Amino acid sequence: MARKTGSHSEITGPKIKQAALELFARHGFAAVTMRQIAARVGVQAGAIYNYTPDKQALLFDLLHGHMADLLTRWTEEHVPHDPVAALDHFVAFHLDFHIQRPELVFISYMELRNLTEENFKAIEEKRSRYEKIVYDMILKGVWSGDFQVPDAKITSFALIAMLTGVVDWFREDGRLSSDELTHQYIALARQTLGVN
Amino acid sequence: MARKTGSHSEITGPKIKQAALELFARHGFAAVTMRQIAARVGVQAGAIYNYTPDKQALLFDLLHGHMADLLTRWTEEHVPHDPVAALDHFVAFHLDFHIQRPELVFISYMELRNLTEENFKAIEEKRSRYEKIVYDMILKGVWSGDFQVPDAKITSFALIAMLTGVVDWFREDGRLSSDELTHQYIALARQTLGVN
DNA sequence: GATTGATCTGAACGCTGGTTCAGTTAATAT
DNA sequence: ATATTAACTGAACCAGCGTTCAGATCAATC
Repeated sequence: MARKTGSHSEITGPKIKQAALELFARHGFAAVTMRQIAARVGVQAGAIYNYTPDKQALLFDLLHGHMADLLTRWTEEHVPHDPVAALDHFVAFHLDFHIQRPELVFISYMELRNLTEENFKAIEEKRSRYEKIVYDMILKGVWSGDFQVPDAKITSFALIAMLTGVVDWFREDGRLSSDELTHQYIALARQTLGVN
Repeated sequence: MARKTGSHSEITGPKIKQAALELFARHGFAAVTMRQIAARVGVQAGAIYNYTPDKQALLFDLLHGHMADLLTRWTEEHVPHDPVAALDHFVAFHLDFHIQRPELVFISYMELRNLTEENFKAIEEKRSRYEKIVYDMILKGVWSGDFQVPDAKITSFALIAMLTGVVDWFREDGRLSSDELTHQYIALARQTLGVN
């Protein structure tokens, strides 16, 4: 080896991912060109292919990394046994995680159609795993009598939609701090789940 | 006039809009070609330009028509004065309207980025008008003491997100009929708004 | 300071995109 | 029958696409 392995690639690689993320989020996957991504990194389009086999892989890596990250982090959380405390914990976790990466959340919903079938299935599987976590959490609260909901499955979808929808309007420099936001949504989520 | 005005255009025009809608929803605006739309209508690509100045206008007409339709229909509704009854009425209206046009709902959220700035503003203005309707409805219930919410503005966003999210998973031939769905969501919405 | 190989350039490849338009078709009016 | 014209075809235009690759560059090694 003449040059330390990845001497520049350690910089350029992440820069490409970041540039792709920002551009995909702003203009949409299909509307973004490899040359635009390259220009943002300060490199020619051909250089990108040292880091990714093609444009599709660029998208998939972003989405897959996002879902893997979400699941891993939830695994690392210490979730209380009490259903209401667990709900509060989940709301805080979900809001915090999603607010910190609005672009990833956006393209993870938006660009699923632009994945190949195989890649789509891989993402879908992880998404289902996460939805099951929420569903199970709600079921536990219903069994214990802490929650009262019309339908656990519907409620799990409604809760996720309600929480994730925050990224559409929340701004760090807006009227609410993220702490206030979390408190408001904990109260709202409790009401939605019919906590006494 | 030698030929009755619009003898074919009365058929081809709507067909183009419908084909564009379906294809935009499935593959995304940027990924759909004029030739694909034309093929679906059974016509050559050039013929589309008898009905629309360009691809952008095709998208804008769909989104603008959708929002105009939404606002017009709500105006035509007879909304009860009682805040809780008004909420129930709104939930039923919103679900019904959105479930009936999942593709339009989808692209109205998805393809905003592909509008020119001018066209975007026109849609945004209508969207704000609708959000204000919900916000005002919640405020009235808060003033009357029928609703108890942590924050009226947040709750209005959360309610809309929760309801609109339904189009992501609801299927006419699924576990729930649209009537059952409506009843479940009316109950859920009441809980979310803290109805006693 | 010569060698090496990871990194990048710059130009090219074949292809497809939106859009245009001269010309064809066919339904109506006279 | 003929004239008229809305509706459409089919081919072309050119800009831009993702991707490839021979060669240039240059930091680390010997």
